[in-house]
Amino acid sequence: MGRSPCCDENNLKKGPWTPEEDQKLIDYIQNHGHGSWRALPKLAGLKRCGKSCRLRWTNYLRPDIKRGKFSNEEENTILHLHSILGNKWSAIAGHLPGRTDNEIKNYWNTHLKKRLIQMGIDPMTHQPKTDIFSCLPQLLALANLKELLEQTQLSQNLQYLNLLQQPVPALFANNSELANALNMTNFTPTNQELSPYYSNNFLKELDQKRVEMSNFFPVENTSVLGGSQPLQQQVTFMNAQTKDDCEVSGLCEMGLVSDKSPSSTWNPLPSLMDTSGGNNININTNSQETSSTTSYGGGGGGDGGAAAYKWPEFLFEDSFLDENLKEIC
DNA sequence: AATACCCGCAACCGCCACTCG
DNA sequence: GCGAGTGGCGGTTGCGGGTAT
Repeated sequence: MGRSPCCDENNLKKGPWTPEEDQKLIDYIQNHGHGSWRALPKLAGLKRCGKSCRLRWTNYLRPDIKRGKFSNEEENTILHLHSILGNKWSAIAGHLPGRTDNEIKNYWNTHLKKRLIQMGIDPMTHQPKTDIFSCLPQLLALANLKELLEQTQLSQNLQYLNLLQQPVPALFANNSELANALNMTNFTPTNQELSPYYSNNFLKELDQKRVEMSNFFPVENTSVLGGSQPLQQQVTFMNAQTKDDCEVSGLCEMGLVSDKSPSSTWNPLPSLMDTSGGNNININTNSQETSSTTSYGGGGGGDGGAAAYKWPEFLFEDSFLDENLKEIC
């Protein structure tokens, strides 16, 4: 409407009310009622705007105003009504006799809102928050847990990292089937030169992801070859059944395979994700197995029946997976 | 003891809805 | 139907007291 604020008029006082002003306002309203708020200040001898008088009366001077701390019942009422009405302070105040909308609003902003946030509840929706900041304490706890696991498994991880740092061609040395599955057009089993393999974009990215992955996860838990089967099953796929067979990859040095252990008895490494269903997080360390296990996604464990387990999409871009792994996964 | 910082609350501001001429 | 006047509401500000450094 373009109306100027009533307090813009000259000689009108702003700021805190003095006891004398309060008394003038009380006396006038008790004798005459407030009538027109706009006309009241002049009639009451106050140099205030009508709006200021109304606010002072309704929020502070009104005789039925209740002072003091909010009771538990009042708090619960506010919380309940706010979950229904939102920031409709006057409507909420209508259910709390003696409390003003301004007082309830202030109490909400200074106490209840903060308390809900600390409890991880969104003060606007009254639902548990799901954004990353509200989950920060849990994330920090998980980070600490990860650090603990890494410390306890450090030696094993370092051993496995040695494997991961072997040249990719060495891992694929006698495995033309896997190479074909990985769509390596230039794969030549007898060729020990690096260049033909690394000329393939997939292997380049594979190597890069392998390094990235080793920074984030206990390395023995990851299947860097990108197939649907855990790494040890893929190593089995290379026919590395004896110590001699696996020397090329360093598996025996790591203690991941014994001299006599046939491929079928290798304990498969746990996969990262169980795509067969379930969404619980299960962290399992089993000293009976060749390596400790950390599995995200329930079930699985380390029993070798890992066909339903996949992890690559956890680390690779979708487009990359679509391009290179659709035949495998 | 002095200063900085934090917090609670009273008061202000701007907008909106309603009433009335 | 329109516009001015008014009351009411919600968001924001800033002061003053309390607390920490």
